[in-house]
Amino acid sequence: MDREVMMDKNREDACLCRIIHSERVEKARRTALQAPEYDRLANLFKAMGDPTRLQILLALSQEEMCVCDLAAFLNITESAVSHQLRMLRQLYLVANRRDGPVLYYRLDDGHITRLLDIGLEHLRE
Amino acid sequence: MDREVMMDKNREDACLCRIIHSERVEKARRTALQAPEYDRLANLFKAMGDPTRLQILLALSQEEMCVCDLAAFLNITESAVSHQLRMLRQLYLVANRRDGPVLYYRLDDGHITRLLDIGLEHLRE
DNA sequence: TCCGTGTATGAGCATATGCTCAGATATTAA
DNA sequence: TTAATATCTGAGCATATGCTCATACACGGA
Repeated sequence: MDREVMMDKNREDACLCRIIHSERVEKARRTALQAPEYDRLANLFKAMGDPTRLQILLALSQEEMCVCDLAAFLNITESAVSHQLRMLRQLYLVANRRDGPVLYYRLDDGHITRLLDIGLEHLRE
Repeated sequence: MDREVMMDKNREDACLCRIIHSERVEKARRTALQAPEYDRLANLFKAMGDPTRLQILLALSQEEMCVCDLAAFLNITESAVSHQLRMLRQLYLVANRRDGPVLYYRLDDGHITRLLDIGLEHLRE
């Protein structure tokens, strides 16, 4: 067992817990992202972490659709769909185009499709 | 505007909302997954949709770490880390190996790293 | 300009989530 | 077996989330 128990002396706000491998903790800290990046990445995955939104995204990966079509497909109110679409739009998961009063939604870019594919691959491993 | 308003006659539990493109709704239904698959996929992305868990996953993408190292890195209690690790383990995002009393955690497979990479790529597009 | 259709938005409620605390379990050494 | 270390687990609390309802906005036709 190659452990080496020691308290963390390298930070002013020494944490309350034990550290076994301080070099690993240091390495993790060096390669860590900025806090806002974790938040933005979390928001992206969180947006994909809901069955309703996944149904929307997978439906849009086939073909662009409008709000009321999605509502019919999902069997929930158009309001609920609209709320979800706003979230997906703000996080750049979907985009839309207007044709008269109708807004057609589509996936924003190829990253989303790839994330969905890899996710499904992982489930079926 | 190529719309064709009609109520959905093809389902017994006719939904309350309008349908503009019934053929798109039908296509979405045909290509839809089973409900449990949406749930499992949602659980996967939901697990990645939290800053704390992302920090854990990105740290583990560098090197395997034990609970107390992760707690020191994250500056939260070992209990909180353990709770999160249990969730990540149950969803096959991480795996562990035991060396005496110490459990070393690592990413379960390459899918997770790919998801993280593509997610970061999307943010920086 | 007024109306109808399609969509967006804010408030509010029921449920889910992430953390901490207290205590239990597992492994090793004496 | 006893003690120490490392980790796990359940309960409970504060906050976040997803939905519905009511209402407002945007566009096109009469």
